[in-house]
Amino acid sequence: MLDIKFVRQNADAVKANIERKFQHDKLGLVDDVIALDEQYRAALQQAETLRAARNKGSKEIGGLMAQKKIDEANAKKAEIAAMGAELDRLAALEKELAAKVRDIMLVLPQMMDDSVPTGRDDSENVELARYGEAKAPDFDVPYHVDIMESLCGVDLDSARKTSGNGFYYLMGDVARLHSALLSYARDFMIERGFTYCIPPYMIRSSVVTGVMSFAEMEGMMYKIEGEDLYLIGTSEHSMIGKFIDTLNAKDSLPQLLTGYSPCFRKEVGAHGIEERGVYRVHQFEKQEMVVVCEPEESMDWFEKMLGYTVELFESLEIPVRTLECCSGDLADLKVKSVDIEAWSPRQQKFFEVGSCSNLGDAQARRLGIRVRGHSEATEPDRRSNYYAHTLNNTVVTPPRALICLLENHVQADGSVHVPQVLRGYMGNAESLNPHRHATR
RNA sequence: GGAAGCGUAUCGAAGUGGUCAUAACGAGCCGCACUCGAAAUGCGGUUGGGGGCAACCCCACGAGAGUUCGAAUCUCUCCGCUUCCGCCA
Repeated sequence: MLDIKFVRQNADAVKANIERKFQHDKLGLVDDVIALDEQYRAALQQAETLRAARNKGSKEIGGLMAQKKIDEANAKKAEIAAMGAELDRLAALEKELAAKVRDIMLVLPQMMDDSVPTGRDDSENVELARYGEAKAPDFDVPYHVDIMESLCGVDLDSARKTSGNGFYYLMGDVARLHSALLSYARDFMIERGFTYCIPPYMIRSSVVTGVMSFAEMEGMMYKIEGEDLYLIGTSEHSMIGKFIDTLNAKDSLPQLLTGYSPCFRKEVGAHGIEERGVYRVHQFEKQEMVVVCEPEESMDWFEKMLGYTVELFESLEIPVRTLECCSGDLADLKVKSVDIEAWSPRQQKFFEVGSCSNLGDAQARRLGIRVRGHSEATEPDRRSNYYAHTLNNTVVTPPRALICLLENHVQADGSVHVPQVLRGYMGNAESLNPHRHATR
């Protein structure tokens, strides 16, 4: 969400930004919103003038009543009451215009960073770098569900029975590996100065609509029947929700949080074989990072956060690449975004395991996340409080993260190599071996 | 879940229909004075949002709606907190 004042003063830049995102149908909205805003301010001024007159008159009535000048007071009352209709009309107009302006402002995309490459859709995203050696072994890498089954580590049949498609039972070593991954990721982030946070797994609709549109909410979020509560689709929602309508002290920034939570998503629609198994599921778990910082620091944090994820995957001995979202694929609220993709030796391609985003002040403006700004000396142009910048990035999301872990570490004999960093969480096991015993 | 009470600035708290919300009073914080320095003391400052070239004006007393010329104050709904009871890890 942009600042209406910014739009007013930089209409051309706002339009150019929209064009670069190939959202030509929104171009007209810029002039529309500027015109509506002008009408709004005109109505506002009229209404305020009338309110000022009413307030003044009402005070006089108080004075007259105190002096027992009842007749004069009654005359004044009638005079003010007569304004009522016009005031109601202006108040309604003011409200209507403000809503119209806001509706458009919610749709106008955030100003992208200059570094965002221009492109229509995800096919034009730009690979930035590769880490690790993306190679295909000289044996056929099995489907991830098969690897898990060979370890007696997954039971999808029972899950379909109890909960339906998109759910899973993880068992034994695979379940432990799942927890190990999360525990390792948690400690990895704590070591880098982040505060571990377990947020609420259900949030109110007012919080949800703060971070996504109503349509998106309906398509993604599970609602608790009879309550104004939704199961979170990502801990980002409840973690950033922590800061809604806050005025933060400068010295409280940056806020560095690493959150753990289960995530629940409807994921409507059919998907291909590679999206089945435990790839696209209704319930998964995620270690997330969220940063709230000073505006001038957000790009530095963006680079750092991206670096952390790359470092994490490198330590897990999983080849990854970073893929920059081009202008047309970049979500409207984002200033810049880079996906982290892990190598799938089975598919011989990379697939998304995380996404690092700088939302600039867009989310902060929408949610009212501000910084108390008193340092006029050092920041002369910043005379009042201002919006913070917010960022978020995935650390890991098992069970999807298990797919790349298993595919990259499965050996020709079917055993699975356990990366050094996870062994402490796996009873010091160096590898997991296929075995047969009843799982039920 | 039942009953009662409460929600006002950074914190505590007064205000129960007007002429005290730049909100009494107390504390904190910032500045100045006194001091070799500090403490103590004294003086001054210290909510947020919006409109306007400006003067200045509007809005906000948990949120929303209502009554009224006028609402922190009265009514209703919702949210939160506290205490007691019940229930349950």
